[in-house]
Amino acid sequence: MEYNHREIESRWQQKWRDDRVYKTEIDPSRPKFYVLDMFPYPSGAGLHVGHPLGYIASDIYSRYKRLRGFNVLHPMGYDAYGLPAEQYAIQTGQHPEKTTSQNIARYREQLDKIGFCYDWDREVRTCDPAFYKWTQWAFMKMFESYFDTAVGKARPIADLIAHLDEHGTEGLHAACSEPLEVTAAEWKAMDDKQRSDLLMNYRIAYLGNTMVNWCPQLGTVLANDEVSEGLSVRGGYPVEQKLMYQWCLRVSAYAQRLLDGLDEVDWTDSLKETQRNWIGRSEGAEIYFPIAGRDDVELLIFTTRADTVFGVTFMVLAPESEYVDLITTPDRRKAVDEYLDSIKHKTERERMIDKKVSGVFTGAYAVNPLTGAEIPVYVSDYVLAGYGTGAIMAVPAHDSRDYAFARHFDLPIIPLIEGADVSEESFDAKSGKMINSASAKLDLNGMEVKDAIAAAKRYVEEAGIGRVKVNYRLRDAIFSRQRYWGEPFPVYYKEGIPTLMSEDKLPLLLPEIDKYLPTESGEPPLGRAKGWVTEEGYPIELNTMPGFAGSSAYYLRYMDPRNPDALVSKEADEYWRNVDLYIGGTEHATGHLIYSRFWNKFLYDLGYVCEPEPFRKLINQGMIQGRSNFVYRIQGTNTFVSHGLKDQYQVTPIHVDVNLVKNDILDLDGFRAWRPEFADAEFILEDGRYVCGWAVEKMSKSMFNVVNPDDIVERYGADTLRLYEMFLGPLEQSKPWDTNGIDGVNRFLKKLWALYYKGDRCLVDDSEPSPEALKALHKLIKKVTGDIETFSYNTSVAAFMICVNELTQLKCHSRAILEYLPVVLAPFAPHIAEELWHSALGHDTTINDARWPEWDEKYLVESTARYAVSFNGKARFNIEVPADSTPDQVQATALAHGDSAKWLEGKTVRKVIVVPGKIVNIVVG
RNA sequence: GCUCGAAUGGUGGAAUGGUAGACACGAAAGACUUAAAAUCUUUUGGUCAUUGCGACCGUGCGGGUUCGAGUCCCGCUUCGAGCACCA
Repeated sequence: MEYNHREIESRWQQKWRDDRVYKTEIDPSRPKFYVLDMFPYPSGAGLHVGHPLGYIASDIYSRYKRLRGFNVLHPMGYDAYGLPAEQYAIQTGQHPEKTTSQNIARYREQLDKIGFCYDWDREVRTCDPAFYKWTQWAFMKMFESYFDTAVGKARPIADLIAHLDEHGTEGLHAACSEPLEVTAAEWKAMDDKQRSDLLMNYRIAYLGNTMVNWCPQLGTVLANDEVSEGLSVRGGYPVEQKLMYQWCLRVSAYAQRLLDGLDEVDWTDSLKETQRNWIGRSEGAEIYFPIAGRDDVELLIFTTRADTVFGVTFMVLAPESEYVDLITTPDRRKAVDEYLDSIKHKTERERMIDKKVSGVFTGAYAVNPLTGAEIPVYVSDYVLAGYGTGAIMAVPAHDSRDYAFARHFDLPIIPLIEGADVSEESFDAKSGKMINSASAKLDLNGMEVKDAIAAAKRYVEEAGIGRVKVNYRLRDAIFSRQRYWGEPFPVYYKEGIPTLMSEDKLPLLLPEIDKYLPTESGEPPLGRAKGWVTEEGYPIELNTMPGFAGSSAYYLRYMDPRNPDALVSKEADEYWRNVDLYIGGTEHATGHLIYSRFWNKFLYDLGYVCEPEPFRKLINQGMIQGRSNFVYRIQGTNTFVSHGLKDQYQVTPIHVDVNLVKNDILDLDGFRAWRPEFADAEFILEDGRYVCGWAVEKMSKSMFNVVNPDDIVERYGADTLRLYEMFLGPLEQSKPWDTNGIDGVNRFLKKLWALYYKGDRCLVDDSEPSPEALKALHKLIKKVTGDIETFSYNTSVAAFMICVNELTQLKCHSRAILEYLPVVLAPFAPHIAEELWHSALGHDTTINDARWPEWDEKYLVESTARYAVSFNGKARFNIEVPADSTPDQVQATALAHGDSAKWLEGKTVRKVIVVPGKIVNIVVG
């Protein structure tokens, strides 16, 4: 029989499914290994060939680890809540659940065809009540917790209440929205509503008035990572800043631990760097600046350059700063209000695009705490309200933004660093010697900037004019979405007080509604739900949770997916612990991967999970881009000219469906049939063929460059697809999908088959393998073993090809060799490996039960060895000798060579040291 | 602007500091075939030479370390990614 991929692959996929070959259970007798893919959002378009890249890579690793004797957890599921299904629902009235489950069915069908070894019994869907019960549960735990900054971890809110009862806020170390001072007596005197409001200031999941990214077109709030350059990531609609009362998660409390945790995980430097940027730790100082003529108000500013206090020539407040109202003088009130008004009408995007300097003087003067100089206080939108204290000291000589502002308003610029030329631009570098920086209180002159910063900070603390402070760019996550298709909050409002439902009410099911739109009064879609009240008649929260809620702990649920009593049992958690290998795209670097780590750390603090980091090793697979093809229409005609001849005509390039093109050669009849307007197309050919042009673009329908994996599987088989995707290039690199080379991989599988079968005749025999064949085999085992550990899958595929070519040349059909090939190939091309294992070699178990072979160096001996020859330890030249040379022979060759090169002329050889395979050291005198 | 990464044939890409270009695609020539497809064999970095041979040049640019550099160091150029009025 010939290699028939259709028959082989469907048969084995059926067998794996029927026998539950990949079902995984806890097994303390074997070491565990947890391999996870970032689960997909099941979109209506289905999978394209780019999606399986990471899945194939993780599948290879999983199968390899199994063959190595590990108990491998390799699950798959769906991130099923999301905006596209909801928008489709708005357009069609169809319940998003319906489209979602249809899409999931389609995804499953496509995934199955590729032959993955997932344990499908562990599948999860974020929109499944049995799953989102635990999303809601985690939210409740966060509501009932606060972050103790003294011990740096989450604690039950009851502990905080106990502290308030006893001491008020005195001695309380808790992450909060704003610092409060309350005595125990005041706390006790509060009514329920006041207490609730006060506790909100500390809860990890809290309701707060925060500036949010509001997207009017989507009708919802977005998280920072869902906004890029003032536009929504999904849809690209403008986003504006708006003050809203929203659920938030106090992610910022975990900023330092999220930063420190990066040292514990095995991720790429670039990804860690992206997270460090996003967390944005900066060390600096907060300093008080008194206001001249006022003793009721002082400006508190944050700076990383405490050393530049002597160069402060003005102060700037963010437009939203509370200070603005407090210090604006009556005569400037009108001008300030006008300025604030003009800012308000601008969206975030307009503010960003508009780089023009703008601002207004408040009329107030601040006093420099070191020099006593009085300096004007301005308001400007280049200062952000949400970072630091919303107020800055401006040092135009050494900050480019302050410099631009100073130039515009003609304010003085005092250079503080020797040799800095500030006539054209500011000198922002943190290096050089300080000048102009001395007063009776502090003298920094002559110091290096680094030392000056430290000295200034020390002074600020000692003199009590401020404090050393670390700021983070990372903000709390906004957790409310004004949408339907998400997890409902298990919260109701009792006399206006947000109150948790009891745990036995979980899961709180998403109610049915008539339309998936906001209500007429502007409430979120859940405002349409009938009977959306508790048994006592209290209204239930109308917002739903954001997309990242369901994806933040799904990796834990896979460990124990059907447990009705816990997110994950102690037993399952302590066995599977955390993800050993996580594969997914970089696009989640600042979203999912931050939120998951936060979520995990929170659960860790409460003792529900045993590992502080969820993902031990993380690989980012590259994006597969589209490779578009073009035909060239001669202008004003319906004649198309081949790529090589197009320069002779006036042509318009037109995208052509890549499925009509093979190796850049156009299928002419297919093209004519493609669209009515091309039915009577004429062609100018070169060498009898029409050659298309090509370009690398994003894979998308509009470019006609989407390649469906089903088509590849149908034509070449899943094994070819798997091998080819790996062969395309390094896993982590982005690369265009290019079908041009796929024949080579397919040919390899046919050649492999031909080692075992000629027609129907099985060629495997019991002959003694030749040394060459043994060498080819052991070279392969060694190479592939090393490659899998380093994810160099592309070179592994090449190694398979070399080995099979060598065995073919040697006409080797020895069982002693062929026995091992399917085992090392199984991770990459499991179907053909199973078939050969079973049919050609006669094993009656699946290859899953085989053991990974070890290579033996003795078969790999090279014929020549290279030595570097050195004189008195300094290497001079190289020699090559037969590999089996004795040290004496090596020595003789080295001396002869050295003699002829005149290195030994007039010298006495005292000693010769031969290091096997490396170096010959000749000691001369 | 800051941070990280990359640059090797016509193409995708290989090379623990040790023969650069593995493997594959594409291309060229040949075998088989009525023909095509499939398959097989050979050639394929450049230049010059050539029907025995070879020679020189070659890993973005300029330096350096080394007996020896695609690989390590310094300085650039270009491209990609992330962050960005974050004080």
